[in-house]
Amino acid sequence: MRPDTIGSLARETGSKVQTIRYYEAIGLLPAPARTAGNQRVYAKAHRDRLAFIRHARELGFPLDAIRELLALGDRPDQPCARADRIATAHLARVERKIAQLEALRGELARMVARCRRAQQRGQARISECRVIEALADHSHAHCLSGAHQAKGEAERFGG
Amino acid sequence: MRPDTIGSLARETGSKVQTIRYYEAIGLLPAPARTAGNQRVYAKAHRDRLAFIRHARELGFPLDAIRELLALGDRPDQPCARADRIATAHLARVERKIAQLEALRGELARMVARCRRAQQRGQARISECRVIEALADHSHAHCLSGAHQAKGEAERFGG
DNA sequence: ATAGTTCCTACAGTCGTTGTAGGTTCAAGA
DNA sequence: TCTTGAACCTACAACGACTGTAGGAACTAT
Repeated sequence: MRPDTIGSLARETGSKVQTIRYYEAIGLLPAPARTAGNQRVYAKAHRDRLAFIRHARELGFPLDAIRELLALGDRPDQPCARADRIATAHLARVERKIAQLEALRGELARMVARCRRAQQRGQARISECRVIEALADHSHAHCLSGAHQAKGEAERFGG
Repeated sequence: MRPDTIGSLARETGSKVQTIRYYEAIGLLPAPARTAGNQRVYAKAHRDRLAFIRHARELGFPLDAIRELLALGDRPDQPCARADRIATAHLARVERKIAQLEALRGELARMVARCRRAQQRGQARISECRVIEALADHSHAHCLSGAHQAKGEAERFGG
């Protein structure tokens, strides 16, 4: 259990060195001790806290939610209703996002399938391309679901 | 069919004024004519192009892909295999994202359900909270799927 | 001693917008 | 014609959550 450098901590938790320094800069991870040469020295508490953060991030919790969950974890005698609420809210966001992406998947799959069929019939010019056509269709008449027409539906799903 | 100001174009296409100027700045939308007072004046071609961009964005296409699709749309006699490939690649990304989010949904739902049961049994302290506990579990032993352990699985799904 | 790796700070870049500050132009009414 | 107020202009900063880079200092092994 000898103390960690930032590099070994990164390896142990599957983080990047830069990310650990970033978490410290935004106050998510407490500043550790330093060596005489100014290098960070981490104890077990840091490792545990960082593992918590990484795990929560893997589950998609935003850093603000993680900050609150960490604060809750530091008060073991408090009721856990708040933690429940944070996780429930996040679950709801994940479910909304899944529903949005499933609507997009349907529309994309339809576009691609029609383009494929056209290509197989030999109509493989852009001028008849179903993909381009569908995107250019200002009326959105080809959209069965209409799901993506709600404002900003697909924004920032990244990846 | 009189020419549009940037504001009316924004209303017609469901964009924001800033976003239209941004598309012009990055070369996605051609610079329109200007009035004597330096205000933008848009023609129908701009409106069509912007509608195309917005529709593609609603489907989650990144701007680089949209740039390429627009370029393809400007060459109607080219084969549409490239457009097919762009859309297919995007569909694959959407499907990967859905699979990731479904794994997260499962894990979150399990966490929340266990926390709920504990609360109903009256063990509503943070110290026994299943949410906090699951996140703190460095071993990830509670994770059935293991899906989110692959690198950066849940990154940037935003929203 | 020296070479190579890891560490340090500070800052810019990513993506697709959105917001702000500070000023100019336009359309309508008095 | 003048005035109000909305819409427009440029330029730049902020968002979230990192990631990358530059330029240097400090460890570790030989």
